[in-house]
Order: sequence, then C-alpha cells, then structure tokens
Amino acid sequence: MPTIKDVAIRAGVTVTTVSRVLNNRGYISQSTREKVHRVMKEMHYQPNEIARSLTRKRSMMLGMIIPTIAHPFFGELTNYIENYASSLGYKLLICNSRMDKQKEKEYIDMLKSNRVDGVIMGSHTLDVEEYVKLKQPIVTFDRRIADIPYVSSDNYKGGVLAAELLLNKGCKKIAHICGNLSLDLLGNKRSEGFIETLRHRSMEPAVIELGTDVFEHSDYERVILKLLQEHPDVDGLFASSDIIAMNVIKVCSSLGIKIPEQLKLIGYDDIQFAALMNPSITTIRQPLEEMAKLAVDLIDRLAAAETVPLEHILPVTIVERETT
Amino acid sequence: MPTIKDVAIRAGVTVTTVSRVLNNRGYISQSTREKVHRVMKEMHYQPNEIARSLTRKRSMMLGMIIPTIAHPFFGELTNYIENYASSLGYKLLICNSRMDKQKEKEYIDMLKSNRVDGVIMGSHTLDVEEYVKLKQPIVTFDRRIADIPYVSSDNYKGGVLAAELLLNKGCKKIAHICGNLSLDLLGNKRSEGFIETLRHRSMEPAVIELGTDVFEHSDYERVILKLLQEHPDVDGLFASSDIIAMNVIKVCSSLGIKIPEQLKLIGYDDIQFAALMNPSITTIRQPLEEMAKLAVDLIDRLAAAETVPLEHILPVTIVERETT
DNA sequence: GACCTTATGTCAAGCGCTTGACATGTCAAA
DNA sequence: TTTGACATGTCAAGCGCTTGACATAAGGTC
Repeated sequence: MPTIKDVAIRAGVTVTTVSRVLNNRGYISQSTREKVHRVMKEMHYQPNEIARSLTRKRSMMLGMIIPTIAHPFFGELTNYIENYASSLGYKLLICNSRMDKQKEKEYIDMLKSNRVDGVIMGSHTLDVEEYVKLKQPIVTFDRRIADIPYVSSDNYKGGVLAAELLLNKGCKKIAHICGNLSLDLLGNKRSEGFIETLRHRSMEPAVIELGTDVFEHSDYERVILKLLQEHPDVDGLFASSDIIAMNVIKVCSSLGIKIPEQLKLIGYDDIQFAALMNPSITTIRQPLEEMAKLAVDLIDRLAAAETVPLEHILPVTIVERETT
Repeated sequence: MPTIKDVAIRAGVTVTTVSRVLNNRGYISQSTREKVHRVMKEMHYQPNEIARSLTRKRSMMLGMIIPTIAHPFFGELTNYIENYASSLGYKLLICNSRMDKQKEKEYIDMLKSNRVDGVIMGSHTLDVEEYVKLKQPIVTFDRRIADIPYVSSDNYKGGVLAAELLLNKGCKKIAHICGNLSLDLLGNKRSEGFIETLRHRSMEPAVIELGTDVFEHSDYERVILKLLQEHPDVDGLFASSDIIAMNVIKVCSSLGIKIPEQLKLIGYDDIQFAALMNPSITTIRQPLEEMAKLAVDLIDRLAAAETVPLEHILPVTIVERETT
C-alpha cells in the first residue's frame, strides 16, 4: 500500500504538504492541492488510519459491550448506535459479554488497549470500581454507576402504564414476570412502578423472577408454565420484556388459554417482533433510536471534554395491539 | 496513560527489555521478568494496541459488512462470528450497509484505511470489481464473486427438502415467496431447488418475489395478502426466510386461514424466533454457528497467506414444527 | 527603502511500540 | 587459558502520519 511519502514523491512535494491537503490545514495553492489529489487517486492512496490514530491520540472508535448481539433488543439498539455513530465518523467495535463477568472485564481491558474514544455499556455484571478505573468516556444503558452518565427509558412510568391498562381492561387477578432483580438495573423499576400502582388499588400481583441467563429460553417456558398452573385465575400479565411476552403467548397457546379473551398480556421494549407476533403484542415502547443517538452524543461530548448531565430518562409510550 | 518507556524507567531497564517480556521473545531472566510485570501492574500499564498494530502491520481487527445488525439472521450470525473471532484474538468492527451501494463502498474504504486483517461480507449490492480491488482477505456469505472464498448453506438442497415435505404432506396447490432474485445471491438457489423439485412432479408453484428493501415489513404483508387472495386454494407455502414466514402467519391469521390445517408453511434459516412463533415454524435450518466459525477460520488462514478452497457449502436440515 | 502581511512550502521531532544488530558477562569443555 | 554457547541487555531505526517552528517570496503600505 502506498504511503504518504510515496504520494509526496510522486507529486513532487513533501509529506507535510500532502498531509496539509489531507487535513485541510495551512495554505495550499489550488494547483498543488489538485495535483496531490490527482496523485492520490492514481495511486489508490488510502491514509493509514492506524498511524493517524497514533499521532492524533484519537481513534474515532467506540466500543459497545452488550450481553449478546443476537438478542433483538440489543441488535436493534446497536443498529441505531452504529448508524448514528458512523454519521459522526465513529466506528463501532462490538463485544458480546454473554453476561460473563470475566469476559466483560477482558473486553474493557481490550477496549482500553485499543484506545477507543468511548465505551457504551449495556452489560452489567461488573462492580462499580471496574467501571471507574476505565479512563475513557463511558455511557451506560439502564444502570446508574457512580457518576457515569446513563441513558434509560422511564422504566417506572412504563410499569405504571402497564398496570393502569390492565386495570382499565378489568383484570382482577394480575401477575408479573420480570428479569432477575438481583442485578442492579434500572429496568427493575418497571416492576416497582407496576407493583406500586396495583397496591394503590389494593391489589397484590403474583410476581415471578427469571434467572440471569438471557439465553436459556426453555427455562423461561418452564417458569411461565409453573406460574400459569399455580395461578389459573390470572387474567392480566405484565412481562418485563417482549421476549418474555412471546414465551407467555407460546405457553398460553399450548395450555389453550386464549389471549386476550382469557388473559391480557403486556410486554416491554417494542422490539420489531412485538408487532409481528401472533397475536401482536401490546407493549411499552422505549424510544430506542433516540436513546441510541443520545448515548452516542454523550460519548461525543465527553470525548470533547464537555461535562454532561448524568441522568437521561426518556419517555415511554404504550402501544396497544392484540394481546390486550 | 503510562507508556512502555515509563515502565522501563521505573523498572530500571530499557524499553527493549520491557517489549521482550511483553512479547515473550529473546532471553529474559526470571527476576527481570517479574520486576517488569510488577511495575506494569503498579502503573496500570496497558500496551497501546494502536502503536503495536502500526509496527506489526497487523491490526487483529475484522470488518463485517451486513445489511443491518437489527435483522435477527445477521444478529445471530454476527454473534457467532464475534464469539469465535474474539477467541482467536480478533476484534470485530460492524458496518450496517442498509443495502445502500454508496454506504457499502464507503465502509469498504473505511475498513481498508483501518487496515483490518480481513472482511466478512454479508451485504451484496456492489459489483464485482469493488470487491476485487480490496486487498485484504475477504470471505463472502451467500455470494460467489470472482475467486473470493464464500460460505453458504446448501440452498438448493434446502429448496428440495421444502418441496418434498409439502408434497409428502399432500399439498396440492403450492406457492413460494422469495426475496429479490435480481440480486446475484446464492440464496436464490432455494427457489431453484424448490421449483425444480415441484416440476419433476408436474407441479408449477405460484411464485412471488419481494422487493430488495429488507426493512419494509409492511410491504411484505401487502404482497403476501395479494398472493393469498389471488390464490385462495394455496395449501402449501415455502417462504425463503423465517421472517417472511412470520409475516405469512400474521396475514393468514387476519384472513382466518388456519395453519397448518388449511395451509402448510415452511421457512428458511431457523432463527431463534422460528421456534418462539405461534405456531412455531417448520423451517430449513442453516448451521449458523459452523458457518460463522468457518468464515472466521478462512479469514484467519487467508491472513496467514494460506490458500484456501473457494467453495464452502454447509448442509441444511429440516426442522419440523407446528406449521406443517 | 523599511516593514508588514499573506501565501507557499520545508524540516524534523514525536506518537508508542518492535526488532535486527550488537555488546557484555558467565561458564563449561578442550 | 582459550573458545564457544548461552544468557542478558542496550541501541537505534522504522512503522505512517501530524504539526509547531521556521524559511522564502511576493505584494502592499507608509
């Protein structure tokens, strides 16, 4: 591959001159500029970004750590993040932590070594100090850690909305299935909002907590089956993610429980499949695209040494479909 | 951040010595090695991978270009690729081309500039010459271009299996919905295998081709609706992807067509949602994990200047579920 | 004519790391 | 004592690019 030096020689100027036209700095005559450009074309010159990163001390690279990109929620989120990041000139390095503490740690070290300009954390098995020792700008999804800026949807409000809709639909016996509450995630507020709202109406929902293993769907089905068998009178259910809701539909179908006639179901996230499911899922919609943009903007501003507010809670909306 | 020089000074040796212990080369006494390691720990030293990439002329970075990571097929594929790549020490840069020729071109340039060690192409809007000018190792998914190695499932066989199953189930009027055949993709062989098998039995399926826009699901529904209305007697349908099959289920449900009683449906890919759908989808399974590993291995060998075979067609299996 | 401004370039150090070439010391065998 | 084989380090060039510091020349202004 030709280097800047090769271009300079061929164009009959010095590397500084070539660098100047490359970076639009200093004074360069039109004719020189054109000649340099022509030579670059001729030689198929592509500036070596690695070398540039080294001198500029800026890699224009972002790291993103998530449980797995195969999960539709993270897939959609990452998609938005990559789209927006690339429009700002950033590249995206993805890291599937698989919710493994060790891997998460290794990825953090790797990202540091690669001098990424910032990291977006969507996987949270680590303790506070691990984050803090990271010197790069960080933004977190759905978790508040020390003084690291975070982005989340209004989880509490989402829970409230779900409760109110089930109540309005006349549900008498309500249940809730949520992820593992032992992880310190803001997503847990969905459950809080939901439960507290019901309690205001003197109702106590049956609550079931799932394991931390995002990948084991068969486990989901087992737990849901148990819930539905132990509480056959349940007529309203709030699942803390659309994936869980999909599993509920599946189990109900096998049990012959009709949705929404016998059981009304609400999910959370509004991933694309919520609408594609049969029946399509009523859900609490997170504004994923805005959340993604916000996260990238925060990193961008942090990288420019700006100080940014810590808390970024975006509004949710309820999307009514066929399950209610 | 401390540099190798800082470590050297603090440890009372030269940078060469530190570099040697970092890379395990040459002779280093146990005591020196330990001292250096201790100092690195103390200073929280992290070797600058950018600088290392520059001298080694090896970035240990792979680029992956796909239409969108939000699509579950690519999400799952990318997940496997990242998992395996990271086990070999590679990092993964993702690029969502959105099936946009211009973007695809820009990403290719970007990856070249960043001197990635290889690129995995899963998005194919570009013409042959664009690929060939790329000097890095490339591997392609589902497309044969010049002498670039490619990985795909046995698409033709998949089509045959689907046809045979529908026939065995006694379907009399069969239809097929496929992606856009104008793109030069190996996936088109699914349709070939399917149609040719039916013709051997003197049947001619109704075939509908979808647009190239992977993102416009509402378009899918419209087309499917039209097919089902124009051919109300269709009792067997092969969709060339599970996503399409999901849309079919949705439309059938709205039309009151019972699956599998009135219509038997087969998808392709076996993405996770195929099993989660209601009814769960019978589908042709691609061995995604092996395909992912194979692609990474190919890149790895290409990067080591090995020559590798061009064609890598992996076997498919049919997974029977509730839609047949 | 002296001085300033603007235009157009060149020089060379430095970013953090690797590595071939070279020096020095130690020790056992001849 | 000499020699050779290790063992343990150091020197310095180079990877490709950026950039502050420094020429040089051409016009303008007073």
